[in-house]
Amino acid sequence: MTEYDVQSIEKKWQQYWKEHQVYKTSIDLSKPKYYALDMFPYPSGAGLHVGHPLGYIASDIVSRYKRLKGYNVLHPMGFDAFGLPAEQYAIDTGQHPAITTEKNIRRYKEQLENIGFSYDWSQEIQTSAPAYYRWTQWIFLQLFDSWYDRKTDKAVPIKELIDIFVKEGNASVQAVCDEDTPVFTAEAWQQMPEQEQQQLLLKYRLTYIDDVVVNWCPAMGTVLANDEVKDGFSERGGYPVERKKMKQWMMRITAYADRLLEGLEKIDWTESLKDMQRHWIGKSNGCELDFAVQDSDITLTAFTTRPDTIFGVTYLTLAPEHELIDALTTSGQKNEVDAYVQVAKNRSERDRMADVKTVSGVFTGHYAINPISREAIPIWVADYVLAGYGTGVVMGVPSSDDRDFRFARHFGLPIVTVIEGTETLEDPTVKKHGKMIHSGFINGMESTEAIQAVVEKAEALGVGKPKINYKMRDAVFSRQRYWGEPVPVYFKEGLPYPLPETALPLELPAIDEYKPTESGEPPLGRATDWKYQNQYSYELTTMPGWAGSNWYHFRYMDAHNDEAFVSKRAQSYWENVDLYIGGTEHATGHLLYSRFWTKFLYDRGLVTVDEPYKKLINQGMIQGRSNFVYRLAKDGVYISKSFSDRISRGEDIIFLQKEYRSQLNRELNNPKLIVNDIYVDINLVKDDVLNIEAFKQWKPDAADAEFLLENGKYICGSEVEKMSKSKYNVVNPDDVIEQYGADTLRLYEMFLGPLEQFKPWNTNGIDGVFKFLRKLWRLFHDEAGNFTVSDEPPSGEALKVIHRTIKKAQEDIENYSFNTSVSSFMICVNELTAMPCNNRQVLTDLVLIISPYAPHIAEELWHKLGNQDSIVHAVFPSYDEQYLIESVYEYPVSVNGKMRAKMKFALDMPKDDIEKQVLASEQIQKWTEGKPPKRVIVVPQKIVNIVI
RNA sequence: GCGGAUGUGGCGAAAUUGGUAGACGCACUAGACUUAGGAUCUAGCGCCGCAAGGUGUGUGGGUUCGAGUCCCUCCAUCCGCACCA
Repeated sequence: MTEYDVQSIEKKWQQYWKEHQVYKTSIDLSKPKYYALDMFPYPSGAGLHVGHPLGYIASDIVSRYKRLKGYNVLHPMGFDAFGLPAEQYAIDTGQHPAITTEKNIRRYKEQLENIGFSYDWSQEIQTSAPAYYRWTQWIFLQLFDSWYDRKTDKAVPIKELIDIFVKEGNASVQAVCDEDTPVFTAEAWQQMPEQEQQQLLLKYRLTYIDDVVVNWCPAMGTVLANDEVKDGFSERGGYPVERKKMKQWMMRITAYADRLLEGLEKIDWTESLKDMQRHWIGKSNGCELDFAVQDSDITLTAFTTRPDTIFGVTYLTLAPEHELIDALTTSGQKNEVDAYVQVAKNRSERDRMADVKTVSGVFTGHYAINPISREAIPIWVADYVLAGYGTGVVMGVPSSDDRDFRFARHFGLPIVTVIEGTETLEDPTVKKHGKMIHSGFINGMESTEAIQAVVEKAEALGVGKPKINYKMRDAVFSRQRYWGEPVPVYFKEGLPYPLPETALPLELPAIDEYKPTESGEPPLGRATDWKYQNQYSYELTTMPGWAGSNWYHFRYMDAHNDEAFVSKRAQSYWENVDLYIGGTEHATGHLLYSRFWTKFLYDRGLVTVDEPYKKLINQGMIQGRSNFVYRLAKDGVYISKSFSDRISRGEDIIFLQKEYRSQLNRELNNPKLIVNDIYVDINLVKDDVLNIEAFKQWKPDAADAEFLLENGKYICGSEVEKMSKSKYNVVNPDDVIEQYGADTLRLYEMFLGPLEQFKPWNTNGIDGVFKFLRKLWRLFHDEAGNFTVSDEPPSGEALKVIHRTIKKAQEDIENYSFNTSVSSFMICVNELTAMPCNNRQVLTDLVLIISPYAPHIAEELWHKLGNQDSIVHAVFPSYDEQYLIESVYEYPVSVNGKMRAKMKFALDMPKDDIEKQVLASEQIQKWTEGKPPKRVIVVPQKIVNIVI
């Protein structure tokens, strides 16, 4: 082998690593641990594209680096194998989703192996494997078996709750539970029939069944979690979603709202991601105030964060879904209110969001009494009030809330200003804090002070109390789907009971079809004998996609354990993830739920950490670049880009008519120009020029089509967007590897720019990276291609170069700045080539520091250098400061801040001497025109600045 | 509307505490070697200018001997949230 033969080198070492199990990891108490994790992929039918490995490459570089630094590194990979596409495919073809999934996983693994990752495949997991989901079910049972005690602020076994009930009822219990939980005594509890007891316990359990309004997606036949719905459409598939009340399994994540919030302080995530979670949790501190309704015994409770503005309340508003609306409507207003409520209810979530600006509402005819000022205010119904947040009742303060302001102005309701300085303003809501006015006993107080005073007063009068609200809801945990984890419960007299642990895993039954049943039940309704002990029905829904990924970070530590979800020993050694890399799209889904489950497991003493991921990096997506062809709708003629551009600019069609005559020898058929943009496979396009022959073969119905060219070429349109099969813009890493090799792909993806940044895939610079590897190879080989390194002592210059690069490589990896590292390798190789230097010690260091990025070529050179064992077991070289210190330094000299000259000085020369020497220089005299300087600033090793 | 970011050559991008802006790579130009080259090597390459020089990090201002970097204003783009009381 004389030249750098990528393919054989890479295949050889991938084979070697596999055979020697080089990356197999086990607990080693003699070494510090490091856990680097990637967000595992869902194995889709389209295979990996070049965007997927971006984060994987980064974490692989860190893993390899940490190994060389003496850490025991856990770097696993697995598959998020439950999911909709496989199920959809099953519905369409009748093939069991497990088969599709298995096939896709095999392809993914093959692709991953081609890139040369240092995964320990012995710890691979698949969430759809019964041996795995057995433990997902087991954790579900632990949640079912727990309640949240506010006194100790942690999850506790339900048995302890029962003990309390037996002894003292529930009056003293401070638990997170359903709002409608009644108070009962020990006696009452003891006399309750078992069924009623179970019913009550469900109100406390951390997983429970409830009738809730859910996001129902009719097209998919399932419910979706809030974070799976975007703008009224499903995140996956983009189908419309409606609100519907259904019986569902729920996760009481709200119990952890505060701890999920506080925990953010101690983890190293980006501020923007933490903010997303904070907003999602949406904690707001405020109070509830009771408004008595005039001529009625009804009291309406409103939630507010600004009780200080109580004297500015001029009306009360209810959500259209509020259950007391009927009782609160006078006969005179009944028709109007009914009509309004009807319209508001029928409006889809999406419509309601679409026109936020439109003000609408209706007066009920009743009045309420302000609990503090005792004034009577009208009660309205308006759809800007949400039933799901707070109490569904809002106290309208037009002078300090802009929605209330808009509403009041629209309906001519009075506006009372309560903040000093807002009285004369056109829009008083712009100033939200200040001294209180027109506000009775709180006049003159600052808002913050007034808030406190009003709450105290309300409490004293018995008309209010402090209250904390969260936007976050309990998570819906049911999916009306087949391809997910079965819920490990059975039903007896309508109530759920947990399966005993010995019955786990509860495996998915075989069914003949994967669609919902005719009666609208989930697919599991088709299973025969889907019963516990042949008599009690199992649950028909399955768990959502995120169930398995909530805790997978623990399973990798001990993937084959069938005694526990993870052994204590393994978990306490590996603790949690040191570096987690993945996309930002999971901000309020996976990343939140996973924290929730980890905290729960911690509470129950099952793990030793209460956060799953210490450090999180969100890698930016690599987007694709799609190409389009433009087809005239009626004529069927494909027109080149500039024609389409002119049509879309609305220019006249004479130009097109002319092209028709000259190129096609006929007139335009259809003067109404409708242009269809059609995606075209990017492999048929080079530099936006379409290969027409290839296109005709690819799209048979275009075989006889005519093309209108510009300058003899057909130019395609382009757009940067997400890579997807349907856009024909997917770049397969295998193709890149075939052409350039895995090392080039790895280096190039890092070289492309900062990891966090979004960027389109383009191969413009990939040659440069490839050339770099070839130059590296040539450093070790003479012109005949023979391996040759010298054992002469290295030159000082070479040592400087290599030590500088070692330092840079180390710092860059530790700062996750991979792109600049690649540049510094290039500089290093260029300089060593120019010297030239083929010293063994220098080259050995070079190979080592490059090895995390380009492991294949590094391994090859490592062995050529005479090493027997894999480079993985080597030690990262350390740099020596003495080689980095220059003895002479070139100072830029500036006059009045303007760079004028460069002068060399000995590094250890005192500042005064430098100053003297500079001022004595003839050249500088010229610049300063001989004037004596006001100041001379010498910044050691930076600059000399003369101010005149 | 609110929150978070980001604006630097033809392009991807660098730039420790404020200290020679544009490292490195691509593209481009010229040259060398070659039967050839989509190979390799050498040199050049922000903009204006023959040059000296001037000018230059989205806009306008400020602090400083000195600002891509710090402070204020505005503009643009991207992401997230969105009637949350």
